[in-house]
Amino acid sequence: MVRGVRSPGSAERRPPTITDVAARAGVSKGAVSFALNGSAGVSEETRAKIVAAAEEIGFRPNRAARSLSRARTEVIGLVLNRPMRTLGVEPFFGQLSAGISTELAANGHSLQTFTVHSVADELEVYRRWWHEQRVDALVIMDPVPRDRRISLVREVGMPAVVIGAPSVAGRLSHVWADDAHGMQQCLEHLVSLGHRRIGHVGGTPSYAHTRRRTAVLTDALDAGRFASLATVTTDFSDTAAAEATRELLDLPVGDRVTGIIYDSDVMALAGMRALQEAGVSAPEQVSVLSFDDSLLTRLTHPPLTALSRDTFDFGVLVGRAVIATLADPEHVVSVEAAQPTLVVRDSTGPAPRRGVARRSAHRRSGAQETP
Amino acid sequence: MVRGVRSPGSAERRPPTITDVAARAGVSKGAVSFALNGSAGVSEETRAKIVAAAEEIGFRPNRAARSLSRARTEVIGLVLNRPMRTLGVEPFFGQLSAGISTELAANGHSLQTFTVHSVADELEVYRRWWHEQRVDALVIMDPVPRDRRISLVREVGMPAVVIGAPSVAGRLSHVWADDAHGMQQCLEHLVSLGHRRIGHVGGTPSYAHTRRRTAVLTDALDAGRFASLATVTTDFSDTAAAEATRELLDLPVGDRVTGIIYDSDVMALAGMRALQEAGVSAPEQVSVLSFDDSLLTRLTHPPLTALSRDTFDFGVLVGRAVIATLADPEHVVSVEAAQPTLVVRDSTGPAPRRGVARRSAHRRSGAQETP
DNA sequence: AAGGTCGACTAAACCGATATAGTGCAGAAA
DNA sequence: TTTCTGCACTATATCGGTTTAGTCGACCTT
Repeated sequence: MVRGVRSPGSAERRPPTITDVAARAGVSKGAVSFALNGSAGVSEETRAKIVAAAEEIGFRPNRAARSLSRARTEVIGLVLNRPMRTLGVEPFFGQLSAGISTELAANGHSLQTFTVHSVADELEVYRRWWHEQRVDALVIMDPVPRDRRISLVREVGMPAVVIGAPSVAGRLSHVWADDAHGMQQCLEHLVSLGHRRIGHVGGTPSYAHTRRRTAVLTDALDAGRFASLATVTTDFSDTAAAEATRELLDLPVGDRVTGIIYDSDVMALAGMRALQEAGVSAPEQVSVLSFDDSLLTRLTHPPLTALSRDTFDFGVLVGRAVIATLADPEHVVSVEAAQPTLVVRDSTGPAPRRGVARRSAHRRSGAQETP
Repeated sequence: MVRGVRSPGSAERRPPTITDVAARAGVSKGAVSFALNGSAGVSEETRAKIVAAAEEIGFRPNRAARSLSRARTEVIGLVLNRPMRTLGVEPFFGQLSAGISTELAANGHSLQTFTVHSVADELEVYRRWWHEQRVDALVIMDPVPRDRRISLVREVGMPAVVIGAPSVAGRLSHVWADDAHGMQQCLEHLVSLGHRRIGHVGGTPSYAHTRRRTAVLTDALDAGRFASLATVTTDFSDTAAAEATRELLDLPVGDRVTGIIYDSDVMALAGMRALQEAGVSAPEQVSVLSFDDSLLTRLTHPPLTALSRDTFDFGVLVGRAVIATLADPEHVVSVEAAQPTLVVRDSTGPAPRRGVARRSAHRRSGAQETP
């Protein structure tokens, strides 16, 4: 018996299919497909009719069906290989992936991310994704020389974009920032403030970009731009950075550094804390400089001088490179991001006249010295 | 002309399909499907033969094809609605999503995330994902009372898991942490140290968990557990937190707080910096407590006392709830996570004898007072 | 008027899986 | 011996799209 109440089951249980649209518009499935994809084969009149019908019932093509027949998923994969502990603290990654997926979304694609803790796992994920045809392309981060991931990708013919310099991209499309130039700026800043003994807390030594950064410093040292260099590499973790900082503070007096460059913001933060605990003040006794900028660098006291690059924008460039590579897999896209700029805040200042005495009580704030 | 060199095109161009496996094992497609999915219909002998053939050619079922015929994608969606600026700095989200996707991966599912900047966008993403059948289920964060997302999800009948208390989950499956209990601990800690005037820098006021936390404090105030409470709500941003901190410092002397509870670690960091800039030292003049623990709380000086919950594990619970909900959509799963524990570090200490003078020069470090 | 071309559309094949209906064949029951 | 039951397997329909091969009528040509 029909009642005067609204049907309780009025909710749309199953999303409408192309067949529903076809029925509603009184045409065939094929016509709907042509109309909605802008292909030839339907008159403008019926196209409008079909579009209207589709909108009325809220039709959206089923991804699986579309992927199956088109043999592309419009999904791009990105694997993050990071130690568990640091996970999610690196602002870099959040910004980057937001930038990538924003650009991809604008082109009807989406980003699939996955976190692993070893290279072997990462390779396995790549293989699985490829065999399952889960992604159309990959974004490869932190390349190393003779990277196994790059070999794999080339072997199976997967489209990919490498975040790294041309030299390590292995003839794959790539997007990179000129780390050398950035490091130059950091160095110039310290040198112009009179610093002659410089410390560098680097990242993972195998990473190509870590090597590039270090090379800039050693080259400048060789060229006599400053007196001494102490480089310590780490695994990008906070604990390693703190330990590295303590090592730098423990150097013999003659080599004691007056300025430290950290390869990431998290490491710079950890370093700042290690300095404070050792009773060393920044920038009075040691100047601190971060190679990455983010909210974090503004949350310390004093706020950190940092090399600022728009990571979100960088992600957008990566997304764009992916789209271009998919459009023409033969063409190797090479994009260099805008030069980073050094944002001078309060953690860097003039070099103190003498070396820093560890755990010293006497502050010599604002000491001036001509370079 | 055939040369004696290895074929350059030896790379596997297209992943093998079920048909390839069938051909290799000398059986039909159906038999392969049965064998590989553990269904009845093949003898153990042929099953072994088929499994061997599949492994030999490295067969993995095409996701799109499987999704289409099974009408499930084995993908779970999670939309993050955060302001651009904070993006990627909240360690909470990275840990959470890693936990979720780890648990999902163990069950053959994967997590798809997307970042938006408004509720409207978030709803639109949900609608699109559902209509495109891109995800099997959703994870909904930061519920508010009468949440539009929850209405939508129930309306179209999408399986979902809410991260939030039963009261706001709207009869959907949910995983929650007892914020009330955590806040109790924070409060007890401060009260036991002799603090009588307490400040609270809360998160987004519309969020249900923000309300719960605040309610605990007002209830305790009404019960006479301490003398005065100053609550400021924010949008979880660092700038809002800094501003809120300054407001608390500007209170008239009689109401001036001696302990501040921050609803997130990023806010606590921003607050610490605001205190330092105002010349207020922690914990001597003001004790600082963070409701979230992460690497960040250990990167400040002094390290922050914080309410520690294993966010990765929390994510695992969420993943498990999703799997359970998919297995039986009728059954509402309700999971309460383990109680958080208060990790006492150096940012909290005994309450000073008198109110804090703003920008005061005289430090009264280590002042003792009996509660 | 017969044949040819073109536009607009339909019918049907196809993508690669899963799931159901059907087919032999062996052994058990009548 | 005949019929029935069950097992192991094959053939085929199906998911919801895209795409190719046809179909049909209108208009053009000569």
